[in-house]
Amino acid sequence: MSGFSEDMPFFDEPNARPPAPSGIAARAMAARSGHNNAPDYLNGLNPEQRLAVETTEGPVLVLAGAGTGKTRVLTTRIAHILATGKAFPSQILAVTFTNKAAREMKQRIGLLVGEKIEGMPWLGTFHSIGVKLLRRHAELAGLKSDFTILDTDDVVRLIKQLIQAEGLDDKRWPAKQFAQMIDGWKNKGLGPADIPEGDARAFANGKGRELYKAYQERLKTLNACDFGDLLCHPIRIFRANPDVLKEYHKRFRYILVDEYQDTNTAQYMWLRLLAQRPEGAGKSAGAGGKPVSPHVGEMSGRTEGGAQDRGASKDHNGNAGGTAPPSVGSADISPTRGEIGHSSAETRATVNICCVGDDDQSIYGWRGAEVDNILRFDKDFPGATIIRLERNYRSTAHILGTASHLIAHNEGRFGKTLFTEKIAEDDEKVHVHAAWDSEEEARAVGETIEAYQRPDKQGNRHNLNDMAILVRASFQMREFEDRFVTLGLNYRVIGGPRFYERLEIRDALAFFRVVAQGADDLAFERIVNVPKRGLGEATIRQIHDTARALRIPMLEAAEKLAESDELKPKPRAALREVAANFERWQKALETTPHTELAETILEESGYTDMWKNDRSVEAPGRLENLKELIRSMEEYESLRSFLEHVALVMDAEQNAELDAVNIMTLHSAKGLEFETVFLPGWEEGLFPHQRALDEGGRSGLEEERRLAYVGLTRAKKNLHLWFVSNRRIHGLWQSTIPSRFLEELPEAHVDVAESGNSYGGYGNSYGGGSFASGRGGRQNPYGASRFDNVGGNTDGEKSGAFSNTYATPGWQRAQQNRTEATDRNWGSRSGHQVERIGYGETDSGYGAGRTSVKGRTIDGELVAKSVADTPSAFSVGDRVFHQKFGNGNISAIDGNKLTIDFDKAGQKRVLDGFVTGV
DNA sequence: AGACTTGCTATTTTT
DNA sequence: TAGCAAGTCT
Repeated sequence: MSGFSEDMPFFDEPNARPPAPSGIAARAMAARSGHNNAPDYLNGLNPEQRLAVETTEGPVLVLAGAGTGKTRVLTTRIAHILATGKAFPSQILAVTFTNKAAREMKQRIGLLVGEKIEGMPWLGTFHSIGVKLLRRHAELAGLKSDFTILDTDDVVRLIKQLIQAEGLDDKRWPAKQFAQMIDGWKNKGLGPADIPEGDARAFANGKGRELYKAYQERLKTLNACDFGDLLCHPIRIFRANPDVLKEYHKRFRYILVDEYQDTNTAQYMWLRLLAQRPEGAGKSAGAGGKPVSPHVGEMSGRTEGGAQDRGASKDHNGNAGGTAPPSVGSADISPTRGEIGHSSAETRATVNICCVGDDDQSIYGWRGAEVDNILRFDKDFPGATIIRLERNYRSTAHILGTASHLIAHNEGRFGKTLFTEKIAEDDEKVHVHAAWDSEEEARAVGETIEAYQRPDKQGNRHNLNDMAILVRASFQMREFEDRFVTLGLNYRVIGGPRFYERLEIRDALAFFRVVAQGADDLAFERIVNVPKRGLGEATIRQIHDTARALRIPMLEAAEKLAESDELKPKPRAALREVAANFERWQKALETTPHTELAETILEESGYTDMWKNDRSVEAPGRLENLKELIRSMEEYESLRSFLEHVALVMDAEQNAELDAVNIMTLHSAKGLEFETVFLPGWEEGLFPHQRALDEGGRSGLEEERRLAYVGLTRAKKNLHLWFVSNRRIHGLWQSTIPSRFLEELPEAHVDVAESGNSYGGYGNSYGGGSFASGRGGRQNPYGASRFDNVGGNTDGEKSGAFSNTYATPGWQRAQQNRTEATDRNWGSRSGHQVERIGYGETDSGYGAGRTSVKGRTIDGELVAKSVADTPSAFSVGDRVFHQKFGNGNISAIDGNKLTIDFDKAGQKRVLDGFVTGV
């Protein structure tokens, strides 16, 4: 998808009046003025949807529940803006999270508006729009406009080099971990100067900050940036160059944001900069806080770019930039809650921003998404119109009722009540099944699928394509795959390793990258010795050192070395060849069509031969992938544009031709829908996942619950949940207890089945006891009381007689199991127990602040909803005691998460509730 | 350079 | 338990 044309004049008509309505626009207007009829594209919208489409002015938040026609609203709204002549396509900024969503929107707008309208140049992911901005203004971030975008792999390798260069032990300080830390900082819009002291100290013996700085400098010399920079650089550019920002203010008349609940802080800041117009001259400052809009004087010359200049300026003489500390102070760049409010007048007048999202489907908190962004919308944009889409077009009343009842257990939410008008008597309730272990679970699901596949009484049968198995963690997939293979049942796994992550693809891309951008050292290093040319570590080190010493790219250094006598004849000859190759290819870049060139490169480098001579099983597949890669290049105009899209866009298409069951994680199921959905693994520890609980406490639990909600709402007609009594975790069998979420389902819509139809066939082999663990008759501590109406629930169902429905023997045994397992479940089993704190140890009586409820601990009580709210009572340097790890010193604090260097146990991250001061 | 051994870890994933 | 990555030995 080469989507938007880069060639379009930038500010094609910055101040132009929107186009005179023509084509469908004219029809639309005629229709409206002439008779009171709505134009075609508004037909079929319900009143709320229509309101969301037609309220084009001012800030609008559309709370779109699952299956309520969110994408339709978004696309129709754009069509409406275009059709009524309110803006050119190029004056609309529309951001999504994934390329898939962007592609889909483009296509649907195309359908609504007709082919004639040019593609929207500013519709895309945050990152792809970020690249576009950055390419235009690269020099303001200290880059050249042909900068390279590094992926995670490159980043990790680069950081590893830096760690080693610092003389640090790269085992004790894993590059991967640091890469994640940097990513986290960038998600918050924090530059090296802005990161909290604790964070900076937590890594590499306190060298975290320097390392981050060194990393940014290195990126600059490489003329490269990482994914986070695609957001952060534009933010800094906007802040430091009000004139640039102003041009975009002029340009973007309408801003639309999809999946607003998934925005992270950096994305939020980016949006705020673009959305907030300082027209109330000087009045842009927030109530009692720093303005979010750019403020010239304070920032001039001291941006992140400036900081990097200084770093790089040592190269030239160290006189530029002065010695002032880098100044993207956290106050400048990171909003805190207090400062967000700002005088409403100017905002209301100018910002036509429409954010669409669903707080109940926020499931990416772990990668920096801030639900608060959506919850706070009306404070950020005073006078905002909030529109709720609650009419669901997807699921049956039972499914909807179940999902709504579950999600009502969450606190921090707007609260929506989904409803449907499709109520059919013969709709099935939501099924809950128990199985002995994961193997039986897979077997039973397989049988259920086969049953659906067979024609029923009316002769209807279900396609495999309409069924999906949604798991919490990918290890669960394997059991299903194994089972389906033996059954001969087609399946496809969605997600998983991507095309461009494959070894051969990455190698090939590295060749191309060096050709396109000679300064790409990471790519160069990857392939200098591919195929093997006898350039060992020593030679590469030498190239590297030479490059660093002379401050030139490694490719150039290699050329120089090849001409000098510093190398032994063999490596020298090899290097000379490599250098000659690249020189030739770079020349050919201007003259040869890029697909042809790509083939030549792979041929001449010996890369294809390498795989042809390789007799491993994978080799033919790899060659095939290389061909596929070349084929996919045809869609792009140049090698450069191809490489850019590879970095941001590439995703492998699945063949939809085949009728196959879909297997994927709950996360990757967001946005999809299926006739029939299977949700296996509803057990404590797995779902909600133990780690989410340990690390996220209460808010972690709520996110897990939202994940459950997402899972439930994927189903249109049939929904089957499963839990097992025994699951193998890390090779050990563990007995498990049903997920607390199962208890949170409304009795009225749920049907608890005894172990499925498979049970008869296999039951005996488990020895009648099945999941009972012994003594019967123990009181179930979770009575019906927990099912009392929680918050506003849906169809007004009452949950009184819940225990009746759940009173099957299997359920009771499982319940009983649950209590017994409390003291010996996950985590407390394995001997070493890394950081699995919380469950399992709960009854042993320590752990300040935990609240025990009916024999079980709810960790959540000790963790604040959002980390920033409750600063820890401890401070860095405090000496503390932990029951399991012993004594140690606090080296960093992040909210209530402490990083502690234990005397014996090494460095651990623990919640502050688990330690006591010494 | 390639085979073998050891050690570690073990959610979710986009860009 | 298993799968991978890095280290060691030949």
